[in-house]
Amino acid sequence: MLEKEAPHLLEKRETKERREGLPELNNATKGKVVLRFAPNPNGPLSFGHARGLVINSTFRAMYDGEFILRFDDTDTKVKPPMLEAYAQIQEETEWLTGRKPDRVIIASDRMDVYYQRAREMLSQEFGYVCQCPAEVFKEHRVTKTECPCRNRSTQSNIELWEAMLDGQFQPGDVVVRVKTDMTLKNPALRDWPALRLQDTTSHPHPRQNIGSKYVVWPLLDFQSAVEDQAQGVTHIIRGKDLMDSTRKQTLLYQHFGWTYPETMYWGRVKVHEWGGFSTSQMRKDIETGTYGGWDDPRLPTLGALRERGITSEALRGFWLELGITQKDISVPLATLYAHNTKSVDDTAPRLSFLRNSNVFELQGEDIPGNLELATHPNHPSMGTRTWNLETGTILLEESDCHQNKVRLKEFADIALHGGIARFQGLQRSDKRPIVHWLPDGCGGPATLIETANGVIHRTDGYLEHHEHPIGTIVQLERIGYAKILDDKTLIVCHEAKSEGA
RNA sequence: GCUCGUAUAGUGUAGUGGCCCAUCAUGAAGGACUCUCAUUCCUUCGACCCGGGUUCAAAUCCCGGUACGAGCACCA
Repeated sequence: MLEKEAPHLLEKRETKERREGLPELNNATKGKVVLRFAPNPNGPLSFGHARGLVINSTFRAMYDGEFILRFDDTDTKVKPPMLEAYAQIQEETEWLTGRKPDRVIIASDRMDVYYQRAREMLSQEFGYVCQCPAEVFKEHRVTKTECPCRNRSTQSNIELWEAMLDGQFQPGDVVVRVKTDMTLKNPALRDWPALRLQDTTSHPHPRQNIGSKYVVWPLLDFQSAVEDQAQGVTHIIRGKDLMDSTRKQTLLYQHFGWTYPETMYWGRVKVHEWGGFSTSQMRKDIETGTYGGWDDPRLPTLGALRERGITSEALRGFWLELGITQKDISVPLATLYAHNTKSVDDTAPRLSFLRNSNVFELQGEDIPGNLELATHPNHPSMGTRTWNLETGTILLEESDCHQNKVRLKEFADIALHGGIARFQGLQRSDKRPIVHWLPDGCGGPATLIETANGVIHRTDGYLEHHEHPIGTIVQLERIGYAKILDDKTLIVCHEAKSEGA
């Protein structure tokens, strides 16, 4: 009896173990999973985009599948694409996921595919050209009534379609709709628009070979649905704001006789310290000079985070930990910083940096000529740095100079009097505070950049000499992690905790 | 208004009827280690939205309420 139950209990016990990482995908076969992430290249990637990249690319790895990066650049007016973003997004994707996407698709290169499907839709009578003004159709949608255009003949639909392509209409005059059902419970799904006109003469597409070539453009729901089918996408994981997109697209798939991919959604994420940022708004603020550029450290772009020393590993850990719940959440940056500390501490060389340094003359007997310090306290293999004491003068941070007795870290006890630092022996003799310091001549002027509450602060100071290459993330002792931007500038990785937040 | 979705510690997250007086992380507080206010380690704090129902048994299923979010664009 007990033996009978034992295996059962054991099995159950295992399922209760805390799940590590992402959950399983429904209907997924190893080697046959195709995922995609489809940003609009109207600017470089931001923090939020990282979620789509991390989640989708991690599933790709889990199932040994394929990952597609797709540029949904089908709006030239409301969210005009930015030419430089195409290359930048690809580069950032590779940085973040550690791998090139298996395929890169640009929607504006695929217009013939969308046109072909639109034509099929019209000739197979599950789409129609609608000439109702937006306001009028809205009325139909609300009252669940069909608009007169809905019963147009196939012949007439095709003719109007040709006229659209031919430029015989103005944007706003005409649109191609998917025939669903005007009595559908969900108003969002009622005869939704699939393609519309754009004035690409006054708003040309920034890609040279596209420019003003097309006036008829697919809308997201149509373009995305058709492209997912064309690429054989098996699983779509995206924000839950696109849940109705799934429903719209499923209706389209039914018309075409296709099977819609498996879908999963994540909720909205807000970061306490950032509020709402939109790519369009950032673009404006950069143009007006509010921000210095896309990698301005105050901005939540991937470029900015990377620039100030947030590693791709930390970003991955952060998003994987949030997973794919549909809950709307608000997270503090401290969570991201905790991941970053983990990813960075083990390899960050230690350096001394003095903000507002004061000079003291070091006096006393038996003072050694130089000093050897570990580059990293836990890793002797990272080598040592040597400080020469022969100038006889040392520097301390101003804020550490108000005490009479301090211990110079890794060196000696001293007593401070006026401009004199009296050497009191190498041994630590009491519990006096330990401060970081530098011998004069062992460093040079440098600036530390830090952002706090949306303001950039620059602190001039005295930085220990080093030979770490630009881009190295170091730890400034007693200050925090910082990234080397050039030979005289560093930027703080994790902004200080803001009080009262 | 209509439609859809979500509700577990301060913040995130695990948990799909008994292993749960609930997991892990982060945070806060305390401590150990350390010649950094770093790292590492230990301890403590702290939660199943509310009300009904089903059941021997509910965080887990059902109904209602409440709260929050999203969609209803010729944006993505």
